[in-house]
Amino acid sequence: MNGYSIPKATLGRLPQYLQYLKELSQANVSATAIAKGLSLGEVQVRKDLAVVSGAGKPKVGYERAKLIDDLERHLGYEKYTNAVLVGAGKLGRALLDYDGFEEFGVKIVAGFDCNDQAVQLGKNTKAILPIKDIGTYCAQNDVKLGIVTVGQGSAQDVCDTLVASGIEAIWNFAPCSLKVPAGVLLKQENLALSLAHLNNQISK
Amino acid sequence: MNGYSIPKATLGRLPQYLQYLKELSQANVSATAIAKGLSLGEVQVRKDLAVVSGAGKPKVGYERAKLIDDLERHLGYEKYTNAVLVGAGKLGRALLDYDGFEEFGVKIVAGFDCNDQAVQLGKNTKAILPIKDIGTYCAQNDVKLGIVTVGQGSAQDVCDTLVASGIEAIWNFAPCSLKVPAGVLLKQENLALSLAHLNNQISK
DNA sequence: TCTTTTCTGTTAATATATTAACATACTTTT
DNA sequence: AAAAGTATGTTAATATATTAACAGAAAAGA
Repeated sequence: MNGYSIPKATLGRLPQYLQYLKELSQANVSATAIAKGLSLGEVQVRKDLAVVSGAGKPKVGYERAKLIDDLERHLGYEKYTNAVLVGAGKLGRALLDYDGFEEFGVKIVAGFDCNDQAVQLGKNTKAILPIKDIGTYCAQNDVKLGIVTVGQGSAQDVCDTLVASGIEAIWNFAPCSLKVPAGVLLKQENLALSLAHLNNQISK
Repeated sequence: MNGYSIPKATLGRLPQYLQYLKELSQANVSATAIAKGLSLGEVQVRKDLAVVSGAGKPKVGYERAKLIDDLERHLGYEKYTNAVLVGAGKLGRALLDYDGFEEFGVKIVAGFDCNDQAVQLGKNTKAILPIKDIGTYCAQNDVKLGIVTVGQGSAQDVCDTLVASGIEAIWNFAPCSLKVPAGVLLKQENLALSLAHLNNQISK
């Protein structure tokens, strides 16, 4: 009913296509192959691709590079976003060190922790700064996204701080529902629940 | 069309309800309140709850404890599953140390790494064992689930090893699609893609 | 050049999910 | 004890998503 938008179900599958395509090396890929590779219906794949990209060639398939390009554009990955991470526990530091995010348009520019002393990390040498500086830091570095990897107890506080710092979106790893004002996006990541869901399907 | 099963869309929301309910402390909760708390339609909440649980009381709502119970049962959380984790990098160790999984029926009993020497961890004192022992370990400890937190290069190898060890399900954090035989469940966790999806929605 | 094969892309049919509308039941208050 | 208010639960209407069926188009081979 929306003038022109991508169906929600389709949007949810786009990342899968993108990831799959990036693993391949051939120049052309057929919807049939993608469908088989991802265990989806081949008509569904074609429909999805039709939404984001141009036509494919019969007997040949789609041009892989162009498809990746179109997918990335539709997912908005070309637009770079600066992010900060709060909570330098093991998970937080794992994410800080992980360099796979930049590929998808997000750059974690700094970590913060309530622990006052600034720590320099090994591999990527991203500093961990005291949380009191977060407001000015975000303002100065055009930070739009905040990643929360603190415990449940302080998550809402951190969230509020981030919001006050002008953050537009929050990615929360703490196992609790955060409250954010209307204009702020919130993505809840609950690893335990993901796992639980998988557990549920085992030997069902 | 299925004799008697939970609608997929509903199943996907059950974890949300569960998480939300666990945060509360009151004895009774109304569907209206849940709907508001999770930004869902209140009719939808009622329909979902109707699938998994008994009736609620008008003017009062649902009995929170019973609801949690029913949700957990329907999600199969009461059935405990032993898991092993392969790849003791930062992310791997973060997951090993995280004690929130047990609450959802999954117990990570050991970590494995190609690094030969067994390491003892601090907090939860879970050992990290050499990967060559994984086969016998899994057999002896009734391990059904494998968590893969190694790099992209060795993910498929590790996956194959796990499958050979009799694992029934795999939770993969490596950013690549793994191939598993028909009987084995695979859940792909791609943190970068989650983040990308969020990034896409920013200032759209 | 013609036929066969393997893809695409569209249209129609089915299934699933969401939303809206309403009638009913339990508490509380007066 | 009656009335008001608040939730429930069901039925029907709408929207969305998936699947199936088919017609056309480029490449490959005869």
